[in-house]
Order: sequence, then structure tokens, then C-alpha cells
Amino acid sequence: MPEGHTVHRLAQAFNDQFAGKHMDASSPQGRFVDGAALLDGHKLVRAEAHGKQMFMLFSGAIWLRVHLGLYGMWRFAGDGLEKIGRRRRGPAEQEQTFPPEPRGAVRLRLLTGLHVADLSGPTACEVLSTSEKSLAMQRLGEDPLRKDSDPDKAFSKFHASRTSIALLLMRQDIVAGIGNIYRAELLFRARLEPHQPGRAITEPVWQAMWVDLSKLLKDGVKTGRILTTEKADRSRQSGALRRDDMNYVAHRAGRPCHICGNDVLSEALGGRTLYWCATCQIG
DNA sequence: GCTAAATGTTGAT
DNA sequence: TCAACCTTTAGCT
Repeated sequence: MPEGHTVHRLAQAFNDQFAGKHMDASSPQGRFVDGAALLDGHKLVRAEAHGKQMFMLFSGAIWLRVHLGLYGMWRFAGDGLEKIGRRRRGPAEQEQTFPPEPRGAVRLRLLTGLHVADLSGPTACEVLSTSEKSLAMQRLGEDPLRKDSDPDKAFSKFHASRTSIALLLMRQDIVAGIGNIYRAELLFRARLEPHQPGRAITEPVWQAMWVDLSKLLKDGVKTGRILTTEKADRSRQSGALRRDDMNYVAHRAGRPCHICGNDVLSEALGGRTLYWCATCQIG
């Protein structure tokens, strides 16, 4: 269940552990048999993330585009790779044999001598040519985690729009990588009322949001989690952190705002749930 | 064991 | 604007 930070983290993992190696590719689930056949035996050259999409380059100028969507995930096994995923495995599920049996519906399995990566539930998993890959990248907006990102380009789209900032922030052709949680937390941290139009955002406010978003995303890549509150910051050393304290408003509808104590609100907006505090977010 | 919800996108209405 | 798609898992019983 990924926002941009997860995908960058995954790309990093592939670059660290799989790049330069030849892959046995298969589709245990059977829904990507043809695609897997195209990749089979090829070397992974590198992986790169742009927003929530990952592009993997294989020898022979073959690209694989993977979008995890709402429920997609990679599951790793082999030399120390279990740690890449955020979730810890219980003692009962320690794998004894390598490679392990595919768990659940595995669309694509990439296997080296030492490592295995199993992909399940992706929204998109397709083999592309170089030009098709470029085309897919062109449709994506600015990703703060990429060196080539330009906040001004995103700002000009906000500046021209009457659409609410809550909706604009989710648009991957404007800013790539933000999902429902980063949206909610970014707006809270900026104390911005979510329903105001994009054109109401001034340039300095946007610049500050961009800086904050970059920090949150980088932090997310490092930790594998979206931690946005002061309490979360403080507990980095002390350890224990309650779920309710990890974020200000995301998934906290009806619970007291960490700052003012009033109920956090939620509403359906564009098919997703928007969370915000009407008392704190008045900017 | 079952159900609902989930950090998302696409395409039809 | 809404439903379809795809799969896992948290939170119930």
C-alpha cells in the first residue's frame, strides 16, 4: 500500500540487490506469462522510481513498468531481504527453503541465485519499449524525490486552477508521489483549508509546502513509514509510538486533533477520504 | 472464519 | 461521478 516513498525504497532495494544479475522470471499466478517470458534470462540493469511508478530496465532495452495501485506489493526473500518490506514476519512464517513457495497470487516472480522478489496485486505490470517508457514518464508530474524535479512547474498548475488544493495534490500529472496520507498530513502541517482553490495558494506558501513535502518523502524512504507528527519525531529515540500518534489527521476521523483537541473531520472527495481539522486548518 | 477497508487508477456514464 | 479492477490484512465474530 504505497505512496511515492515506498516505490523509491523498492527501487533502491532492486538496485542494491538485484541489479547486474540475471533473472529467472515467471508468473506463478499465470496472468503475466507472456511478459515474464520476455524478461526471463535477462539482466536487471537498474530500477528507477517516478512518483508511484517503478521502471525497471533489463538487458536488451526491455523496460518493465510496475504500478502497485492500492493493494499491490513486492514480497522479498533471500539474503536479508525480508527487511525491505515494512512489515515484520512472525516466527511462524520463517522461510526455511529457498526459493519459498509463492504466497498468494504472485503475478511476477524475479529470481536470482540468492534473492527472490514476488509481485502481487499490481494495478499495472507491463513490458515496454524505450519509447513507450518515455511516454509513460512524460505523463507524470514533478517528483520531489527526483533530482530533475521543478517545483515551479507544479506551482504554475496550481496557480491556474479553480480546483481544490485537496484534489490537485492527488494529481500525479502535477506532483507525482503524493497519496491520501501525505496529502492529509501536508495540508495539516501547512494549516491549510483543503477546499480552497489552487489559485489561492501563493508562491511562498507553495515553496514552503514543497520543502516540507520533500522532507517528509525523504524521511519516508529512510524509515519506510509516514511519520508526520512531533510526537513521532520525539519517539525516534525513545522507541514506542502509538498508531494514533503517527499522523495528525490521516485515518483519525472522529478522534481529537493532536493540537486543538477538536474532532478530526472526514469526507469523501473525488472517491477518496479526505481528513482534516477545521479548527487548525484555516489558512 | 468472515467482512470491510486500504497509502490507486482507469474507463464508462 | 461512479463502479470496476486487483489482493491483502486488520478487526471483528
